[in-house]
Amino acid sequence: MNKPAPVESRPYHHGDLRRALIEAARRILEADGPAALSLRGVAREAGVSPAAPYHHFKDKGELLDAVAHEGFEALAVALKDAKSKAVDVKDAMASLGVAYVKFAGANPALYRVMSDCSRDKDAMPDHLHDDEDSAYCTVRNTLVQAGLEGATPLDLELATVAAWCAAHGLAEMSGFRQFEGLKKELGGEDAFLRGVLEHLGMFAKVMKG
Amino acid sequence: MNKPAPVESRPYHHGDLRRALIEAARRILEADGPAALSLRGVAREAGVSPAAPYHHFKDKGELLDAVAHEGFEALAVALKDAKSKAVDVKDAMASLGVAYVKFAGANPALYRVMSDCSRDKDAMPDHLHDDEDSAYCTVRNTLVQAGLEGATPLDLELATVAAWCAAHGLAEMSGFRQFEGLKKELGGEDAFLRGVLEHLGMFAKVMKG
DNA sequence: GCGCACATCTGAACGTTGTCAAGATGAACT
DNA sequence: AGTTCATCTTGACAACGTTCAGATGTGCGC
Repeated sequence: MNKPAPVESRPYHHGDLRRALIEAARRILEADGPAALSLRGVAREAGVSPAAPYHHFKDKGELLDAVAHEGFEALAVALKDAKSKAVDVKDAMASLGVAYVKFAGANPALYRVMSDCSRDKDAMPDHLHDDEDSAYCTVRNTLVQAGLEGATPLDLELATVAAWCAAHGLAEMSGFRQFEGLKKELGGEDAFLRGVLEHLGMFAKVMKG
Repeated sequence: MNKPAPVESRPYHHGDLRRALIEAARRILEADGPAALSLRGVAREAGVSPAAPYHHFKDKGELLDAVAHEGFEALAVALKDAKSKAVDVKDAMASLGVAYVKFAGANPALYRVMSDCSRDKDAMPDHLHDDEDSAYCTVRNTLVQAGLEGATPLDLELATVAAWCAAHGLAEMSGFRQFEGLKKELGGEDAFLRGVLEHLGMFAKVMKG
């Protein structure tokens, strides 16, 4: 047997089953959707017995957690990328929002696993919220740079949460067929997304007193 | 046998199994959460055999659709109620948002079934979107009354969608433990919700050019 | 009132799933 | 070499969604 040489203290029998399982899960996810993802199916796809995964994940849920974790990392990358491509600082915020929604649209099954895991734990992943260069901080920093220096820290935090919630809501609803007319009228999905995000202000302006 | 007399052309053997099944499902849902809801369990709770539901619903999914439908009706009632209780027209919009999120918080399992069904069909229920006094129209009308008469119809539509997305996003995320600090700092959940909704404007203001 | 047709419910079955316990297998360390 | 231990397999179990053949009762035409 010529295994690829145990570079780290990880591989044993299979090489790196944990990794293989996560990748098999992502493959099944994008191919057949979240409803078709079974632990047995993942094991089958990875070429091991149905009980093998239990030596790497305590649960089916823990496998999904791992998949979701990778999804959130990819999301953070997509957001950073979008911000770096923004034409100016006023555009950065909208770009972030659009990038968020488009990530969800491009990886619908993955995004669904991500949000399901979050809701099951009543929390977004901590690294996403706490780390210095987390997605959460990226949004907050962008808000500051775009002209919210005057705001109190509390304002800033609330605005960040507001932005995140709006992006998540739009991500889950932007595919609704009832919005097809609006998209056509505006000339595409991007215009629709930007339009909705911009009109959050109009909506918010009529509130409070 | 003294059945409650066939008021309509509905009841046969059981009386009204369809209704009984939906109620059994809602009972299980609120007691044990969405993950514990099985078709067999619902049948058991209703006192019938595991195959009985298939004469009233083609699928487990169709049962959930029916449950979700009732949920959306309850939501619409809650929104109307909140609007009628608003102190002034400027307060109505915020009240609607808070009512939406609090409905989700008060019926978490039901709300989850509702949004899962929506996502599976890539659509919100049509009656919620189209009917004259639907929740969607309630939001739009409120926007008009609160001072958006000048806006174009397109603006109005986009603002309505924006409001809905924001409410949905906040509904799904407001329970996250990462926000507990903010809630405490603001003195309660209501203040947190209102705060986030109001800061949607601050977030939106820094967008576009 | 009788019998027919049909909606409704039951019982048993099939394939699939998540999970577990007991044993086989092979790598690393002594 | 032999021991130890993580890893993987085999086989089993209960629960699930779903289907089908058959029992059961309801309403309708006669």
